[in-house]
Amino acid sequence: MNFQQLRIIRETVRQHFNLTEVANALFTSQSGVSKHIKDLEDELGVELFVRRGKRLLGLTEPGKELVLIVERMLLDAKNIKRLAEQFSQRDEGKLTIATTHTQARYALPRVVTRFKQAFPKVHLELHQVSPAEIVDMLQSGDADIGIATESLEGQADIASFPFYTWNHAVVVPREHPLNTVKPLTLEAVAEYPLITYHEGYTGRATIDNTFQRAGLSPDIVMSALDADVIKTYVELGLGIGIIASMAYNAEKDDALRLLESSHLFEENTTRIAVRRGHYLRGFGFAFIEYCSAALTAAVIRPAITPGRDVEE
Amino acid sequence: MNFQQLRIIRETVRQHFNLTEVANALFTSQSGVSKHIKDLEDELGVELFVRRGKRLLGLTEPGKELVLIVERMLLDAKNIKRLAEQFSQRDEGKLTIATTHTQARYALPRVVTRFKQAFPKVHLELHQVSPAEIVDMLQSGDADIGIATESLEGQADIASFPFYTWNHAVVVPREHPLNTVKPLTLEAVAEYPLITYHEGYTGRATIDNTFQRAGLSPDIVMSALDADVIKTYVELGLGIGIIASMAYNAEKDDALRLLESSHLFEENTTRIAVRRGHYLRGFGFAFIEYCSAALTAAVIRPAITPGRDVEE
DNA sequence: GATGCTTACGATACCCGTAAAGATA
DNA sequence: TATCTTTACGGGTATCGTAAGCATC
Repeated sequence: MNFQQLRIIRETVRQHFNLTEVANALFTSQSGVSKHIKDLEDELGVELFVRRGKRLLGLTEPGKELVLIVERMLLDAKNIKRLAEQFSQRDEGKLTIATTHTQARYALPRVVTRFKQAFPKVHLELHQVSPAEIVDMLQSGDADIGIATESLEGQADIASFPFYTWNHAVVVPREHPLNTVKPLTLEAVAEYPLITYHEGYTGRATIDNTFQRAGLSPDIVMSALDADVIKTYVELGLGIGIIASMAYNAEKDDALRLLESSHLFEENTTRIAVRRGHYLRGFGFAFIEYCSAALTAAVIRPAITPGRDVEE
Repeated sequence: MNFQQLRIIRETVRQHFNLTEVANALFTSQSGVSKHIKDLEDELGVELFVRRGKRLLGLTEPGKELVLIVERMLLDAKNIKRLAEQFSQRDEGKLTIATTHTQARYALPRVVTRFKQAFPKVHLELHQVSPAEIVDMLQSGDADIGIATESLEGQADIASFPFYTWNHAVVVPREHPLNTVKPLTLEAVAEYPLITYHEGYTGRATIDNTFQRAGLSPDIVMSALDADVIKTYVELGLGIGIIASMAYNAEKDDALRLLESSHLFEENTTRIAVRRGHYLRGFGFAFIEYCSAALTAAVIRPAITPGRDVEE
């Protein structure tokens, strides 16, 4: 058993059992891939893959269990490398953040600014993806830290921590009947065509729940991934918008008005997530602490360090 | 990085940084050991060992952290092998139990009998060692299951479960003044020279606590590792004994009398322990269930499977 | 002087990639 | 037929063990 075999097993699952793709992904020959799989199966005395003739179709029962362990081992192998870098180049390296447009645009700028000042030699990669992809990136090890309002809770292998809370708010064109409705009501809002976030983005679920609980079915005429797009179409008069309130800038969004809406929608909590068992560099802990001063390494580390849980 | 290097790192710590011993333990040459260490340090760009000249003295800071990860990886490597065996030879293999004399002699016979009947092809190894050594064997992977009354609780990396509870009791020669003291009191017991278990064995701590709380300092004239030895010397008249009550057999121990003592000493709980992250074979779960019907695989597995703990 | 670590060097085994053959869709 | 996997084979490399050299105790 060697690491190349383990990498091949993992990659075979990721590439949906196409060994040619596996070879490409790992920059090696497919004959070698084929042989490595065979060798490992021989050594273990178990078939790991379900085959029809020569084609691989999926994992056998032992294969499934084995992949779980293999993933953990390769995660640890990567941890060793990060651990070594942590000591050989304390404040150098790469930090990969997976986050959504909303966070990248409105919550993280101050954090990133401070971080770059403190760690000028660290290459910061901000990946702007969907919440579901954030989870994927954390699980595959492609991202060190994930930040989003959705999807991060309820994953057993991912630890998440509250970053900050915020509310949705209604934006309307400068001249709009709703400007005079005070206090604003859900019923009033639901009478106009709505533009808001895609499903799965930036608290969209919260918005849907709010209307549903009120027995309203608003006409959502358009959905977008980010507030900038939403605001653009609200300005064009296609409807009124529901966006995260921090996405409104009184000066720059002069053509729009943000209506006081905190009584209408429930609070959202944006969370910071790290895969359990992922070795975080010192500057990774620093980044999280810059997000929220309460989230020190002393808080984060126990939650992501394996083999440290309590009794029974 | 390869597995041989990882094995060498682990073994170097175990062999107290004597590379010659490491080579012997791993059945390889010490030149290879030396080179592997150097190669890994070069690859990682970090010194893992503290050196004085050519001698290795200990682990550096990164070395300490690395060893933790390495241990986990090698544990997983072994888990893969056990997992494969589980499927290739479902009811064959080896099960290693580390336990104390008392358990091996009085609690386990019925379990072992039943186990051998159900799994005739499994080679059962009963290692009779001290409680502290049980912990070592579990941690090093040399034992699959540990059973003892002492030492198994409070280890973060070991999960333990209650097996059964029992009491200490006083044994005296057939003709002895204490036979007529009813109910028996601690004060009466403390007036005679005592023979009982060594410290760290079979609830000795419980016995000491009991006397101390009563303000008594009995004269323990002799201590032994097991009840058979204790009973022998009680028979010879060297003192009265305090043993686990299940170690008394009315027929075979005809020369002795067991005095009702359950009101004197607090209950002891013998526990079954498995290292967290250790892959237990199907027959391993069966063995535990034969010990106590409440300890099914459904109970044990979640407690020893990593990466399955709850949120935050 | 005995023990222990490193370096040098030759033999071996392993790993990789090319190429050809066979299987599947 | 095009795609994919397996098997065969040769070249290259890494690993291992012996032996010699050197440091530590």
